[in-house]
Amino acid sequence: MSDEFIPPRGTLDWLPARQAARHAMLDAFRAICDGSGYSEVATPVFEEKALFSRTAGESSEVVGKEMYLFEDQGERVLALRPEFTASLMRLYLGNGMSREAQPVRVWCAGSCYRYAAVQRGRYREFTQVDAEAIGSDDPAVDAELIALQLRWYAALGLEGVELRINTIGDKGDREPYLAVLRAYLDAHIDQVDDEIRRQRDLNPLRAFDTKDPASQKVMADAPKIADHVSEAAQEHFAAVRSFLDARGIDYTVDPTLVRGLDYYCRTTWEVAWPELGAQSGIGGGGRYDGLAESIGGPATPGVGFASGVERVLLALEDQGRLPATTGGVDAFFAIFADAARPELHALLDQARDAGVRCEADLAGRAVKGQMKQADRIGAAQTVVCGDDEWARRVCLVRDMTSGEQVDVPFDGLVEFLVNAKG
RNA sequence: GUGGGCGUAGCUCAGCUGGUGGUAGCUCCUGGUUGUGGUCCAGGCGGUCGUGGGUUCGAGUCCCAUCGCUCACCCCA
Repeated sequence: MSDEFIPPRGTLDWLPARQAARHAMLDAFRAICDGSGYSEVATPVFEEKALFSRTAGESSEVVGKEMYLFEDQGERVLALRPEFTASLMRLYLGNGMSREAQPVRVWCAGSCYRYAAVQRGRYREFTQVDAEAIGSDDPAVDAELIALQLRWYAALGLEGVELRINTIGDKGDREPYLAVLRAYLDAHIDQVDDEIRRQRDLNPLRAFDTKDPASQKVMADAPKIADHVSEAAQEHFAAVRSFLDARGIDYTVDPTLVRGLDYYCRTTWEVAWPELGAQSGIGGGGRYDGLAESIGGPATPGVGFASGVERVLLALEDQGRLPATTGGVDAFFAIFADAARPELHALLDQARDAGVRCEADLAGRAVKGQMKQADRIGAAQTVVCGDDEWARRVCLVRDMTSGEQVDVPFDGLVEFLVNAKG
């Protein structure tokens, strides 16, 4: 309570139960990616600030005010990564991966950092899983990634997730559309709230996300970007949908779905679990065909998604579907003869080497307390050694289910425990 | 960054219009069973009432500030 140090705001300690659940979630993601031809990579937790500001765009909140920035002793301006996509594109471009068979499909998982107001499901240090396919503009790749993301949720047992998709066209479609949208906003400027007026110049697309009822009414009739995209982009979107339809994936086409990072184009999507409240978005992604050029690379198509592990974990907890922790031990050593402890702890390690999961009392418990502890941790066998057994160089091994007890000599103990384990 | 709610034992929580911190539940430890778990019974450990000020004869209770959690705005994973 009044401890001197507490974790920094927006960070989490991971206690055994939740850490085990998180680990199981990442294992599931790894298995699904492996099975789909995605290879794991890792990138630094910090990068040059410009990598993020150039790709995500200065107008995005993430870059504008949420990045953790610092300068190192070499006066380099660095940022803790707010997301993975830019780093993965940098990795692709900087390691000659454009010469490999395309598309290059990678995934990673790790901590990201954003300085935002802390809320349930929104932390300043949070964990993302991310998968990207770089080097193909095939709509089948967009659909493959959406399917991959949904397969993860399904594997975790998460129910009730909702997929929304949209197309926001190509870069060339953006400015003409934004001009149309601004003209519409200007025509209704007295009916929308201040926030929309403030965003009018820099990020007018955000107007679609408004929660203000009057503004929502106005935006319902606003020109939608999907109606102002190139024919090629429309065809691409139709193809993506056909790949989703053939898989039987449920989705809603949401013409107002706009994502917050500037590099997106064409397909965008979001997956939500609505009961999570304000932070209901558990993952999202999209295509980013212009991203490579923004960091000095050749034109390279790409598509990918990220999903927030903490949010998915919260959803699983709410649904009572936390991955079970692998508890239980095979044997507990209850040693009442102090003189026997060194030799028996050595035997205990030999048993561990043989694959028997075991522990001994380390709290100075009395006999009853040690038995209770053996029961509490779910030990299948309890190895008892008191003065009598020590003198005879045997242990009394108690089967905790049947209650049967047998003497086992020290030199046969490991073998006995291995056999008892089955 | 802006509002609302909440901070009492390791956990879950009582505590009324200010008047001695709870035989509270769970957990933990010990004993009943001189060396044997799960059930039961008994006992025990455990609190600067988030923190710092203020009002008052007296503050867990009222006021201010601060930190944390939480809900919403915002943003997004």
